[in-house]
Amino acid sequence: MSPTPPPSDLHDHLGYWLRMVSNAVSQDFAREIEGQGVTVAEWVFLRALHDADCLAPSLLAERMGMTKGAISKLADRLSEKKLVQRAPNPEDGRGQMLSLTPAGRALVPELARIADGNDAAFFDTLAPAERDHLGALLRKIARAHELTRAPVD
Amino acid sequence: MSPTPPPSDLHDHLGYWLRMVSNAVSQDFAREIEGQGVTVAEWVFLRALHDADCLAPSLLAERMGMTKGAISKLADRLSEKKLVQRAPNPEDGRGQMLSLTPAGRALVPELARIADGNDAAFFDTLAPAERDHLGALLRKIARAHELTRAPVD
DNA sequence: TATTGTTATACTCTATAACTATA
DNA sequence: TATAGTTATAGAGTATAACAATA
Repeated sequence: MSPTPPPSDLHDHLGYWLRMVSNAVSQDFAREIEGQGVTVAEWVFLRALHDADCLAPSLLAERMGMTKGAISKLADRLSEKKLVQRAPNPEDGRGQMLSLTPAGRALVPELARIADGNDAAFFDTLAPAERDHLGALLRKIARAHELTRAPVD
Repeated sequence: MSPTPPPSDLHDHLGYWLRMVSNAVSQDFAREIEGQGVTVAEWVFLRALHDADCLAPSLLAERMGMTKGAISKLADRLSEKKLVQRAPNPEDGRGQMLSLTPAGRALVPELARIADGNDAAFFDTLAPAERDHLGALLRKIARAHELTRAPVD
């Protein structure tokens, strides 16, 4: 009888390298914005609110690919930090409208600058054409699998 | 006075696309191996032991980029599942030697097959040359930043 | 009855540090 | 004392589901 073939090498998987690089980028970024008192999930939350002006928690949950329970907890934390405020929805007594406080609005460009710097520092080892190619490949995969959620972790 | 420029778009960051695709790959994989009763961290743990035959927890912690406390908890869970066994290190009364049980050894190729299938399903939207290029770009970044830890989350 | 948002519970991973036993 | 491993604690994320108020 033939012996069991050895399992494939971890390093053969594109998913392995993707995760290794992605985790390193995210962890570096998380460490940097920690100095601003926010987590990556909170940054995505603030960034989404910045674009939308005001947003119902349920819509935000959908955009961030999180449950409404998770959004509720995030909103609690960001309210305590005075970066986000809740207002009742005048058209629906059950609903809310989330928006940035002035402090929250002021913080977003600061965090965006950190994100820019982090991205540049990490990918400057690639030539511009290589960076473009990497982006195109990743977007092609995202499109093929209909990935739309803003990644949080 | 000039108005504050709008913060850069999230989608401009390579790190954003990297995280989106990487999270999707990992979450799909996590869901699949859940059926085998293990998490991604446990899979990496089992895979490392499979290569090494037997390994001290401290070495495993270093390879996986986890603390010894985290390794200890993982080893607890995998022992309960009868996939890993602890043995005293005869040369050092403080140390241990971790190894796979027969059940653990039998499970690794099964998980490796799932990993293969997951990787293939996710990246088959790319042409072979594109897959090679993506891998080369990711390894180039990993090399430049001296990333060596097997990513776990 | 269905929906919005809150809350409770539980599990995984992470980080720090106190602790035990051995070297 | 230093090191190997365990344990406790705490925080962040994820998921499910029970719950209150409103539609």
